[in-house]
Amino acid sequence: MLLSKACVYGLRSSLFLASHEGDGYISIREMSEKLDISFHFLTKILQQLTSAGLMESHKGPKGGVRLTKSGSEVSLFEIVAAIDGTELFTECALGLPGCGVKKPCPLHDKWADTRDGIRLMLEGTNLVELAKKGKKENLRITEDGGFEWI
Amino acid sequence: MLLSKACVYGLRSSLFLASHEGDGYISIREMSEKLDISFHFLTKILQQLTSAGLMESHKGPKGGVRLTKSGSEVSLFEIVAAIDGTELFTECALGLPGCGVKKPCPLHDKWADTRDGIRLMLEGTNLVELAKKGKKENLRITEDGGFEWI
DNA sequence: AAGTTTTAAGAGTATTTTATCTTAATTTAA
DNA sequence: TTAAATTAAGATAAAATACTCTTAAAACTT
Repeated sequence: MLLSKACVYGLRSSLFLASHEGDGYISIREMSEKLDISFHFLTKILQQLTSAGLMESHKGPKGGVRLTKSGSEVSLFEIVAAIDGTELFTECALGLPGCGVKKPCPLHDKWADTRDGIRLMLEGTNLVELAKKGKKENLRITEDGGFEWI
Repeated sequence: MLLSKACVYGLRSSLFLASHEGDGYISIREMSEKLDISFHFLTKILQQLTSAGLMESHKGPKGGVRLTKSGSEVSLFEIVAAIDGTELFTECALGLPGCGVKKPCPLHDKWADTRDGIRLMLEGTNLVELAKKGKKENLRITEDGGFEWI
């Protein structure tokens, strides 16, 4: 799998938040139910995004989480980097530590290009863009399609 | 990680075999030592490649494994598909089962392109090509660089 | 101030991946 | 025909990932 489950859940909930921009804090419980993600697991994932500075949280009634900046300024890359780290974008396809221009493996050049393709796609896509597309075309971000864009 | 450890080891040993084309069966013990991979683990990985038809094995003294066809006809994609499966090349970036043209997620189009980039790179690269490059430019396929192309 | 709602944090469990160990089966060679 | 070399296969162990549960801390409401 390219991205960990935690990362995928992080992306889905980030899209959720981007589609609720201006609605203040959204409770994790609500998101976990609408996105069909284990509440406690999602809590931990969002804690990572919060400590990475991408979200801010608030305790108590009317608490929850929200994006710290506009979703149009948050790229998918930022979410992925905060949860799965950037190893995917620097690592060697053959798993050799320190593989790079100076000390490459036979696959380095080709893989570096491919890897950059993934990175550029993620960097060039922001949350609001996807949320708008999802809403406009009524696309799903949950398995059962139970999620409704608002 | 893009590829599992097993897959990476499978690729490294496939490159080894491609650089030994025509030398008959190569013992797994020898490969495990030269590539610094756990012998038993490598054995299981090569069993997968054997049952996938990419390699053939022979027991007893002078036994080992060898490629069933010329390494120039074996793409990296075939090795990856035999060990990690093709899920990576069909799966949804948001982890939604059945995501595709008919029932896409908001990221589907962009990810499908990126995914194809990975696939094309792997399909367009064969074992001998890499082994030759590795030998010519003296590139490493082990962590410590202890491996020597012959 | 008390009770309720909510996130935070840590411990615990389950599953998958990675790796090891042991025994069996096969093949060669003396 | 016996011994040694080698892959095959199954059981076990360790580590990483994916979740779950419990308790604590904070903030709002009355």
